[in-house]
Amino acid sequence: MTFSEENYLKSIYALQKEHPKGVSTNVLSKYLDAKPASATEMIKKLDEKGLVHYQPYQGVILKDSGAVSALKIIRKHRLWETFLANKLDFSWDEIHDVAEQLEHIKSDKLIRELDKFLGYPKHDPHGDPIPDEEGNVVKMEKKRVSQLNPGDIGTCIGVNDTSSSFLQFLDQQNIRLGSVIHILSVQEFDKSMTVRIDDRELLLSQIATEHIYVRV
Amino acid sequence: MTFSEENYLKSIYALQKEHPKGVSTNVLSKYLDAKPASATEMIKKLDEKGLVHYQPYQGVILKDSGAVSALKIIRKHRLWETFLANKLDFSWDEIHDVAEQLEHIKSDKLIRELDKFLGYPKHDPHGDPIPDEEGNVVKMEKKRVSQLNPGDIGTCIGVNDTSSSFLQFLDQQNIRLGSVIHILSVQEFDKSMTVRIDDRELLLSQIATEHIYVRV
DNA sequence: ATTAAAGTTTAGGCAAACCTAAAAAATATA
DNA sequence: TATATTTTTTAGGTTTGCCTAAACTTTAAT
Repeated sequence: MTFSEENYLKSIYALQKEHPKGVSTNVLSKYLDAKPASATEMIKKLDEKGLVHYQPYQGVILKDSGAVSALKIIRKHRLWETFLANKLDFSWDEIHDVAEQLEHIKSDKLIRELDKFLGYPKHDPHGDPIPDEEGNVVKMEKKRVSQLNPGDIGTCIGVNDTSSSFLQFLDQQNIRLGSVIHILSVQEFDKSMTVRIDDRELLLSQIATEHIYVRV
Repeated sequence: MTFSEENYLKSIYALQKEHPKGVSTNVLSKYLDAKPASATEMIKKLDEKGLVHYQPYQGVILKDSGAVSALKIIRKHRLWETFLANKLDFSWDEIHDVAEQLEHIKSDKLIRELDKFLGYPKHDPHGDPIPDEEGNVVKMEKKRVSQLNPGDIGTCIGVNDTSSSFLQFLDQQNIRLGSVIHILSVQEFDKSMTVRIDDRELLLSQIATEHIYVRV
């Protein structure tokens, strides 16, 4: 499988969550920073190889074999991200581009050994699950903080709003990926929540709790 | 620089030791398992980029800029080999092919961090010196086992033959970097040597003694 | 329902890196 | 020295993956 085929499969896999009835040529090409004509071409090639189901003008869906291939690449990507973040001094925003290259290295042994070296991690530094060798993924339940109840505990795995004002707010409050959030109480009238993070209690507005994703 | 350009530069660098007055198209293409016509094409391209000096029918030589580029790739190759052998459970004969892929990953930070992670190693698992960031290599005085005499003692620092059959042989005989080799006797008729390594006596053929480098 | 806009495909090109086959140059041999 | 052999280059072709521009579908809007 070529570098490019791998990138298309991985992209289709990622886009399928948002486009379950078919990933359009346009969406796919924008995601990959290519022209629609190029996407059409590659989709047809992957269809001939039996990795995707494609009907002209109707978008593309992964077949089982294609999904397994995609998950193997995702496994590699996430293991390399874990390596870069945990063993080398890479920060959160630097790991993606390098992992994007490393994921295409072809060696089953390398990935098995890397997995062992990292201690068989279940999640990458972003909190996404790492598929096993057969491509099985532990479905992670991703919830908004607003969906939790008093007594629940969640680990921050992402946000829904990338505006700088929101990210600055998170920074000020010391809320980051991996932060463990204990739900203490919910105000009835405005749905604001009192939570504990790192032994500090703070109040989150409903708007805030709806924009923070946690793994429970 | 493309994957292929990097491979050609690295190969020319390696072949220049044996062919100091110019690496021929034929030699280069055989080394890279390609056809002479392909080599000619690439050599012309590298010449246009100012990385090599090329005169038709006279072979090719690296310019300074080409040598620096080659040494940067060699640095990456050797650091990755060190990683595979020291941090993951790769044996001597398995590391080359994977490092051949990893050496093309483009990220200065990755190599700096990898170097740090490995503890700034001076030599790779084969005993070859690892160039620094500017491409400087420490030349080391090394002898072949075949150049030693009975009574001499050498410490294994590298090999001359990276074929997997040879590396497997070394593995089986428990000969590795740092192994101390005592020369016991030399057979007159076939130049084979009886040596002691780790309290075991064994017989090395002339071919073997010529492919093992030691520091005396 | 018809037209306009948006999205998709087809057709034809381009660059990289490989190839084969034939021509040209260098080297070896009689 | 003349010829034969080997080596190298040139010329033209292939595949992969990208592109633009034009044609064709689908969807949205009047």
